[in-house]
Amino acid sequence: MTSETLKEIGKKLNISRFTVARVLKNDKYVSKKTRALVLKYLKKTPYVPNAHSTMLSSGKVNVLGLVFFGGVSMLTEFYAQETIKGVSEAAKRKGYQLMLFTQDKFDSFECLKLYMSRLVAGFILPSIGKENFKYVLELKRKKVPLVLICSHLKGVSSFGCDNVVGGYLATKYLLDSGRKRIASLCGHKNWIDAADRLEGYKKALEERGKQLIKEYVQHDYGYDSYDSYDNYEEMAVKKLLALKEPPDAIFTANDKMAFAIISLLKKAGRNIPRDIAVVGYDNVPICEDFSPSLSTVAQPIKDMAFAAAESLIKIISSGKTKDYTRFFKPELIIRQSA
Amino acid sequence: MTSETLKEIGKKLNISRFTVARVLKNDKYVSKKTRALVLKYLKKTPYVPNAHSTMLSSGKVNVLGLVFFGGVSMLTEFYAQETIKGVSEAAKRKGYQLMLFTQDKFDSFECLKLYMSRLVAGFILPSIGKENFKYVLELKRKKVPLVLICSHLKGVSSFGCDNVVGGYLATKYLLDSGRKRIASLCGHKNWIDAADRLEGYKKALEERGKQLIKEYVQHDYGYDSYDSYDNYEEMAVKKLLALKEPPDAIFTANDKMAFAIISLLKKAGRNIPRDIAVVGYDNVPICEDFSPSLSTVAQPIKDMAFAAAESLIKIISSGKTKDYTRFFKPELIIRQSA
DNA sequence: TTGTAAGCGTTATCAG
DNA sequence: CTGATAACGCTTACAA
Repeated sequence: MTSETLKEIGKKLNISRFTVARVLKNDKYVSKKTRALVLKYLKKTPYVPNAHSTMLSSGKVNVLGLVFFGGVSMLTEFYAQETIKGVSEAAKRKGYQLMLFTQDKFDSFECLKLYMSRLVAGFILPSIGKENFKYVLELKRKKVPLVLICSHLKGVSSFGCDNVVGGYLATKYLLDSGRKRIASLCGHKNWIDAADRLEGYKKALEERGKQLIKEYVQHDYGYDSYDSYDNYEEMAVKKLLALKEPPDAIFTANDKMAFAIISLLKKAGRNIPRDIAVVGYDNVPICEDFSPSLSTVAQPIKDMAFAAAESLIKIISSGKTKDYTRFFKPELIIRQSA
Repeated sequence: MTSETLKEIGKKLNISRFTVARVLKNDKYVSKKTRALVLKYLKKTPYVPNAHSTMLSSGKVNVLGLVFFGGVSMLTEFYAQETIKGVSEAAKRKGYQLMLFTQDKFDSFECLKLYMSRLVAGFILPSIGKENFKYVLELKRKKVPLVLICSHLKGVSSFGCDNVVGGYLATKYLLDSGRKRIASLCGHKNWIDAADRLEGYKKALEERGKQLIKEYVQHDYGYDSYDSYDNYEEMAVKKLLALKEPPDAIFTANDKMAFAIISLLKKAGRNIPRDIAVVGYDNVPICEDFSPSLSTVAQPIKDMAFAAAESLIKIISSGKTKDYTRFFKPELIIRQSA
């Protein structure tokens, strides 16, 4: 079933399509009689305008593009789900539609083409890494409306959460609860969020006058930031436990790693949190039911995504690229694991 | 930056826009010289056609609609993520775009409007419950191309996984491994998949000549199928443990419930799997790292979604509503919890 | 108050 | 080979 066109409706009612359009627009220059005639007809046969026609003639596109990269598997990440939720809500509230794209690596040229084809009016780009900043700036230079989530780039509206503070909070808590030897699994070095979390970790140690012990900081040397070693956690745990002074606490840059190492530590006969405390990052839903339930740092990703989408809509509809950058605060959530 | 139009390009090169269009289409009726001229220009200034214009004049819409309902929170479900992955891949492979919609409850009228507006060429509808079948059929009657995932409706291309078999496999395994008193948490009674899983459970019991014990079957009496009681698992565990003969195994209709009850059972001093074995359903990623790691039934949701999207594309491009229904097989995955 | 004309950027068809 | 004409369905501005 496809909607009738204005022309067809007009023909049926023996008036011009423009008059029908006027009634639809609530234009006051329509006689009562004609208006009544049209409204009566529309009640029976709802009219739905052709969106492409509208976009073409008005030049306005009410579709937001949300781009995930790192392959479709990225969609399993908690932040991706929360991002979709926040963006969906904002879009719906403002009458925008959401188009979802997945790319293996961030492909700014593809984004540019999507924008030039007018399929989307702008982009929400979550978790752009440093290595892609130059491409984002290039898009911006080409006047493509865009906003960032979970990363911060000067000159582009960014909606991030302070990862340094997050890492600091987690580490400080571990220190406050009496832990002496705190290790960190901080993932791949190109992962900018993790680098900031590590910086917060360092800051907390420094504040207590504690020396940073190199062996306690376990990086992932996988191929690239989207593709870690399969057995990164396994290797890290092995190395840490083999140390002369193994850690009595571990802070991981995300919950997934935390679950993995808890599982491994248990197998190695360690009790969590008695022998080793663990704090994760993200607050994914399963934290609650895991055993021990996972202490972690929560980020308001959904709110960030909502704010980002709202701002993008403002940029699109105003045509001005004002900077709406806003930082959100992470929150430490204490459970059993630390 | 917005693409030049054919007209603009034509004007710059002193030829008509139609000739430019011909070069783009690789039409053979273009002189070598003209073609070279145009191609040279296009190399420098890539041309991207206006998608709305193309859709309007061609009448073809290369956008698939994927609709989730149960509110945005549904997006956190594992099946939603896998569905998005599968659909994304199929769409990309066939040159289609993906538009994502979230509705609180399935709203067939909104779907109809989206289709009539030509924003999307058809729909992929995951996990449609019985109560909505009539609306789906109504859409079909109105010639809206659509396919279903994770549910089966006669007359509509459906891509489901046999839940009866899944429930049967899980229960049979528990029986085979010596469990005598098997309970089931089967969620809300409007949840059709869970009802089938329960049927498989019953079938396995029956096959062994075992009586179905009513108290062992714990339903969720939450408000509706999308909104369970907050403390459903808690209540269920309490009731089961209070029985004169408490169960020595529990089969849950999804992994989430399994995690929750394992956590509760541990708190109540039970050892899993020694005292009580648990089998879940879904095989979400955390099954592996949970402790004990969770035995469960896996469904190839991503493959189902891929097949569904592919079929939808066939239906759209052929204009014929052939039935591509296909059933997938669940797989029992044994880990520590049972 | 209503109808007309022009334009949005394509595609398809026809004439030259 | 190339250009012109019409059509897709709507919006905006102008004329009656």
